[in-house]
Amino acid sequence: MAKRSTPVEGLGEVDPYGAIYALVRQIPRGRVTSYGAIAEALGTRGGARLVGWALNAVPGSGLTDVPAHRVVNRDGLLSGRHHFAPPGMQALLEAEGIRIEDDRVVDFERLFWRPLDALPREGSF
DNA sequence: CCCATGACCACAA
DNA sequence: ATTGTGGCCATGG
Repeated sequence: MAKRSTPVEGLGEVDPYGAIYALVRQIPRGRVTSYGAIAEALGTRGGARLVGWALNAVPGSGLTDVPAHRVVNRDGLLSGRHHFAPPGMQALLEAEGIRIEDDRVVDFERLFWRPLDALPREGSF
């Protein structure tokens, strides 16, 4: 059972981890994003590491809806490839039409998906 | 409680 | 361009 390992008691109703999962879950197929982008979108610019930790806690939590393989570092490198189970992070990305070369996303900037694009924009300006 | 590590990022030299 | 250090938050020893 989920022992609600959400160490955010001080934040009240806000769940950084949940927010991360929510954002990653919104990542369209064939797109990728970076940890820093998510962290920044959540307001935790320096919390990029938390994103990695949150994703690390994805498996085993039933969060299969979280395509962590679409999350790479700011360099488009598959830093978390070592933490993925078979067939592997690269295979998952390639299955979505993303090309990987030398553990790096090809046209990363072009496939880059901005979390801010999914955030509620009430005025856009 | 203090220290070290981690799927990171940004800045300074 | 490359290397080093600091910052950030959480977890484990």
